[in-house]
Amino acid sequence: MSSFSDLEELVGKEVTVQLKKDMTIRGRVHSVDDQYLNIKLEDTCVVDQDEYPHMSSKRMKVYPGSGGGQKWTTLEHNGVLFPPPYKPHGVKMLYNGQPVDLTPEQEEVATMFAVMKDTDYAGKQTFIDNFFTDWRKLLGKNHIIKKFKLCDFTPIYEWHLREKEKKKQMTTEEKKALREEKLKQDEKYKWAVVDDVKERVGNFRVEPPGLFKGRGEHPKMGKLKRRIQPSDITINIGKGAPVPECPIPGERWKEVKHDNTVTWLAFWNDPISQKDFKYVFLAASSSLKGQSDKEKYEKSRKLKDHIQNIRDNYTRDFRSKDPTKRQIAVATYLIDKLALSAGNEKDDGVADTVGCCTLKVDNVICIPPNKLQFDFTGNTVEIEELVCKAIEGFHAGKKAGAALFDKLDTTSLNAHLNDLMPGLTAEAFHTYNASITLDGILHEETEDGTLLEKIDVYQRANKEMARVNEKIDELKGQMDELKVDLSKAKEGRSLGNDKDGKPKRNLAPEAIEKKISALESKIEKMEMDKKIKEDMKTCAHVMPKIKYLDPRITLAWCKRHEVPFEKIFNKSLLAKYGWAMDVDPDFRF
DNA sequence: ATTTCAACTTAGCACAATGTCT
DNA sequence: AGACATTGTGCTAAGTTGAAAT
Repeated sequence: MSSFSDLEELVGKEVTVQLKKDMTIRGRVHSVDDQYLNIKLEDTCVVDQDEYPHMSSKRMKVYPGSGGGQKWTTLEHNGVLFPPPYKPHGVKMLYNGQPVDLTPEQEEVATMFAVMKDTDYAGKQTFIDNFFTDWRKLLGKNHIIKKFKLCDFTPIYEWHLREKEKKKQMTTEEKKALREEKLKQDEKYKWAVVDDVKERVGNFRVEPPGLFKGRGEHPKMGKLKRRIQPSDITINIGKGAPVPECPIPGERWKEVKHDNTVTWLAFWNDPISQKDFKYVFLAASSSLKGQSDKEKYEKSRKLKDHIQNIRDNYTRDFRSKDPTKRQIAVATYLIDKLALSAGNEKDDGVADTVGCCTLKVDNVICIPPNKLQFDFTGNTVEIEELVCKAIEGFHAGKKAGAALFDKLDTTSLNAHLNDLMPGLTAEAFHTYNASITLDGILHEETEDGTLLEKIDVYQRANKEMARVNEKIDELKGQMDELKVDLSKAKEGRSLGNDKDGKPKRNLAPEAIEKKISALESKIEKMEMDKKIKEDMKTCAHVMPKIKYLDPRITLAWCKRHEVPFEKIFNKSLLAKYGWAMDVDPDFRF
């Protein structure tokens, strides 16, 4: 069972469905109910009522692509590739000015920290504290290193710079040799054979040890992510297939499973968050991934038949008397119109980000009659007046930090979405809106072959915008500095030091004024440039959402206009979209 | 009914590869 | 050829969600 479009063909046919690892049922497909197969079971077929209490033993609903299903029949692969063991460099760091002896293990972690000197992390207290705590565990109680303040990692940092330089200085041949060496090593792990088809493996490399780099103000940043051993890793492989040999002598895998209801080839527990898993999956080009990608788009296409109804409904409920209904209506609207994510509750101990259900009253500011401002992005968006009113209402009587949607969580929101259309999720809205827009654009402007060229131009323009803005900001910064200099110079004071700490040349006020006017005209020119570019970004906003665009829309366009696929998609996207290549030229999303 | 788990998918960054200009 | 800009790729953190466990 693969995609929904195939389901109709199954009506009346005998099917065998694997529900979970060691449990299959057999029966005749009675009908197709939206995404479900209604299967009339054989008389001999008994469904364990304990395991499936909601299903009668005569009929069964099966949702393809979700829990009910075998993912493969045979699976062969070679396991995972471990990072090479640590090679000590022997460069001594200083403590209180004195060189210190470190064991290779201790040196490894010191080096992890040392090489991060020129990143933002190196200056963050949380990062330093977490690193130092974990490192001291390795140093032991009686080690002379006690205070971070007395540590000087520069000798190691400088060694790292020298190594980097050495690498840069390598000849093209040397670099090529190194690359080929690596390729040769990877070859063994790169492939898996799934149901007799050779498929690429995605991430066969085990994550190397390092200091945890969480995004945002992550409380665990800097903690030591320890080295993963074979005894940490669970392998999943076909029953008859040879179990990959453990590459480290004297060690063995934690466990070997033969579970064909999942797609992972291996996993280990994340050392930073023991309850989380790190999986090894097949690459995006594999048919398993392609299938689920296709299902995602098919689900979103279904939204087309429901969207009018859904929008009518939530628009009506903006003024509902029932506050829960009102919140659901507004939440659905935000997801639909602003592509807001669902927003799950998160554990303590991770950086805070927001989605729809985790919005706090202080995250959004209403600007009547029809604008909304988000504090985390600073963006202001236009919304419907009724929504603005409703959100104002949700604010009423709540303290800062209170949930905006107090009657809502992801579970109830998802349940509601499921009522609107089986299988509907927040993400489906994003996919639907992005894809239907692109579909519209590509069918609208067909007079000449320049449309995609336009898109290309737009895309470039969009990226350039960001840079122009940065440049303008930078110039303005320089301007401020010059103005300060000017006033100092006029008073005959010294200009002080520049940002590298070197003293500035003391210039005459006239010279500074000249500089300022030059800068002024430069900024002016840039602003002009920006304006021109702004005019061009009409349809640019669709392209960056590549993950939400059904590739069949673009591929069908290519076929209609005789544009080679390679012009539009790069190599990896072409591989990823293999499942969509045979699309009908007249395909409509 | 509510919480937790397991399995995926997506996001976002850093660096490598490639392209373009001088 | 070297410098700079752009694009591609790999890596891994983070978000989502159906199902299982309380």
